[in-house]
Amino acid sequence: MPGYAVLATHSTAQAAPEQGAASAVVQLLDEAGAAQGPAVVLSGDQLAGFVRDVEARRPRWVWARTADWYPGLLAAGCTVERACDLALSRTILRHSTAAAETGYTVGLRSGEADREDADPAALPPARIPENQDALFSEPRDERTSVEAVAAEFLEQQRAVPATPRGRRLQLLLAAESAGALVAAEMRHHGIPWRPDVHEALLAGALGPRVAPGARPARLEEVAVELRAALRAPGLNPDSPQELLRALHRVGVDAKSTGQWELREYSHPALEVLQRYKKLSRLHTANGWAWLDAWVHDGRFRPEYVVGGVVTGRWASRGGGALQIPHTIRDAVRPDDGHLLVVADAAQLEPRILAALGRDNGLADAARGRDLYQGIADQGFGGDRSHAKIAMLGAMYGSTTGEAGRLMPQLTRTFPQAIGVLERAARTGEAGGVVGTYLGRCSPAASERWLAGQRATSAEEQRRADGAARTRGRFTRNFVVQGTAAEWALCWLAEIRLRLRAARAAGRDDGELVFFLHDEVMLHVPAEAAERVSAMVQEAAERAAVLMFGRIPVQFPVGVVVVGSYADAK
DNA sequence: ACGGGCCGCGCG
DNA sequence: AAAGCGCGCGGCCCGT
Repeated sequence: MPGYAVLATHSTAQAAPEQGAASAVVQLLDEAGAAQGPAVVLSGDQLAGFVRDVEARRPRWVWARTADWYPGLLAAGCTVERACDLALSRTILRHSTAAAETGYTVGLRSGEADREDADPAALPPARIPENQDALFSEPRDERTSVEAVAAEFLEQQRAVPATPRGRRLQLLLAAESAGALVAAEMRHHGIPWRPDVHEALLAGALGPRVAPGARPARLEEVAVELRAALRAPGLNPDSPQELLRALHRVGVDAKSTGQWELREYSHPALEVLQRYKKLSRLHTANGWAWLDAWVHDGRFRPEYVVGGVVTGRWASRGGGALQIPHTIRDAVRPDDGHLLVVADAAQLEPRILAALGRDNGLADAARGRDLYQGIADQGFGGDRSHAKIAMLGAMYGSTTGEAGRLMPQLTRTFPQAIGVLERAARTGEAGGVVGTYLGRCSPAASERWLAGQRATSAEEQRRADGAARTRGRFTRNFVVQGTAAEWALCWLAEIRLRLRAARAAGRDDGELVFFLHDEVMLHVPAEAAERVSAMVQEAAERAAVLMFGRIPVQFPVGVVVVGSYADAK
């Protein structure tokens, strides 16, 4: 019974099956990390079949990058239950203060390792190719051999101490790797997208389709209207500079053409400009060109970048997957006989803050579905909008305006929770590192930043103080955003486990197809929708217990079953 | 002609 | 109501 199955491109101990052929090597390890038999050398077309056979024994797969191996396996119809992504784990461990005493991070954490020009010899297996094609054409670098991958895995295991902090870090590593599997699977399945609905929507707003580079009829009409309203016949409305000059000429003395600033001014042209910008945005960001580039065979398959944000949130590459505007969400439609289950965590970050601060008052406020009303009832005389401004301002580090004025009131009402934020801010301002609940750490202050803090002149001091406050706002937000991202990873992993369990029991409960920070979408057979809705709720409860144990903070999830993503909110 | 930086706006 | 956090992307702008 193998504990682990290590997958790599080659072995330093064995020759490839034939020169130049795509190949892979699998080495089974027992629970203690000892090799079980010799490594198995496979040609590319043997790989998926072999993985499927080994998967029946439920090992934990260990590979350099999930994104290098799993898409190919999925394409061959093969899924795995559990895997360890060494690159993602390495990034977390390298910055972790919990792993700092164990040796794994020695010589890696003092800012050196983060620089591109750092000595590569000082790093663990580096230069892992971006994708499988590159892998097979790479020279057989011994740092990507199955022996090296196994060695790094064991080294990473040893880097996690057997302490409460270490166990949380272990959970983070597991959740991050599970996330990598989910990301590959979501891309494989794709978001169901109806090009006909999208095109109808574009035609309705912009007019008939035009060639790339041309301005659609409706957009050109608004441009003509705008030029008239600004009395600027030659105006290119896409040029912020020309626009600003034209605005100045009609008495709008704004410093930029951003909508938040123009809101302060009153002029008949501003409404026209607003309409132009909305239409232009639709055309350039999510118009016909976008549809051609990103939607194929009725699916939008964005690439998710797990851990792409320092806080642990995902990023995406291609198609702006995490910015699908509400205006085009109607094009997201389930296949025949299917429905979309869309779930989002209600006011996740303040609830996370309540958990971080073990703040019973805030936990009480979070009891109901509407946390901000709860806060309002406890400390703001029932004024929900004040409560929301104050809480968001506290988490983002707002000091001015209404949010600033409301802060003392918030601090008096929830001293434990606000204390967490203030401590994180002070640490960041002083150049220190903060960590999430599970132990993802913020980046260390750069040499450049530290040098800036050693100010001499008054002007330099002013800039240094500004830089310190900026960093403080980042670390303040990091603990909340990062811990929320951890909760979301656990939620995803729990959902995935339940979908696999259903499948193993002979049920089709559908697939995860989209994830957006605190929101998930599943594409499910219609008859499964109610069952899956309940499952997603249960997974959320389980995620909270997994992370925080039994605490009095609730993490309610809003779930809707819809026939169009536009109906989800 | 190319590309890095900035602006502006979409999402949470 | 305020403009405080984290991103990606398309277009413009300007240096090379």
